[in-house]
Amino acid sequence: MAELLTISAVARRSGVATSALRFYEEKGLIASVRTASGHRRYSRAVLRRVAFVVFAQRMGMSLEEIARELAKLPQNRVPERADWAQLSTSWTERINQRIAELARLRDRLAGCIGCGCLSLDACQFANPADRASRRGPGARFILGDPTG
Amino acid sequence: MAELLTISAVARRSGVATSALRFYEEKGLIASVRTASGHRRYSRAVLRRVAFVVFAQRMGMSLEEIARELAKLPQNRVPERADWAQLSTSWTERINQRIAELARLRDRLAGCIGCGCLSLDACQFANPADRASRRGPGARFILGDPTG
DNA sequence: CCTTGACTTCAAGTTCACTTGAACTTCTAG
DNA sequence: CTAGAAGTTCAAGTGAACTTGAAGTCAAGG
Repeated sequence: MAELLTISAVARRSGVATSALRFYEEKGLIASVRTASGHRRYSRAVLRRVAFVVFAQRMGMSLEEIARELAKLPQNRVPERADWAQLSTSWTERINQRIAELARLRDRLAGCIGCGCLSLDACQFANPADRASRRGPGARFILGDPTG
Repeated sequence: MAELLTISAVARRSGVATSALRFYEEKGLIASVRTASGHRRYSRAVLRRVAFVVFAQRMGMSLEEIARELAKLPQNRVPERADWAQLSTSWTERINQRIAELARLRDRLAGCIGCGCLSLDACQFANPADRASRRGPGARFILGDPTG
């Protein structure tokens, strides 16, 4: 009944390479059934999951974090409207926070860097408590040294 | 006259590890002078450059892109108020664009993923022409396949 | 039947942004 | 003067997110 997609069909429709799809499956982000001969078949629902992965990456999340988010969707039944809606709600908030952070950074950019003063020493524009950033271990904080 | 900072002082004040500072120098993002014995000494201005690097990374830029941006600052004279101001202006726009993109994504998240319909096939919420994203080669686009 | 293309697994390679370690030198405080 | 903290270079290691290659299987058209 539900028409299943081949890996290349999913790749074509999502813009994600087949190698990446296999990699995502290995990481538990998506799932497939197999044909008798061992070929992967995907339900249409996988397109939504992949879309979510792509989107969340754009938000700066690691695959591991994304996997945790996706784990909130029911594994053994078809996710319903309500499931996605809940995820989408919490994500709307997440995006709003990110937007607020960027706005804050923008304003501080003008204040700290733009002015040419030395206030960077005294300015915290990315404080340690506030790092949603997962981009490697660099870039911890930029603020005046706490000890003077 | 201008008091120079040791690498550990810069690390402490910027929150960036000494190894990262050396790495940045190797990549041409920052510069140092050397003492007679070969130790690095940094001008205070380097704090601003490092802050900029940290910030730009938070915006999702690669070090290579950041290096290109920093190259717009004068290499052989102390960057002036106006230099930073110009960079900051173009960056304000960049941030605004990113914010707009996120807002767009947020709205589409509700429309495409949130509703539970199959509209993802027909929906482009991250089109190919529009990828400021540099996070690896994955995640090209999510849109209906162009050929049908 | 045969070729061609899509698929499979598994191991190894790649890029980015650093970190770590080894081996050594230099600076600073007692 | 000496211990130890801080600095140096250079090579190699790390983790994330994939990609690529090898070697082979499966499916569809002529």
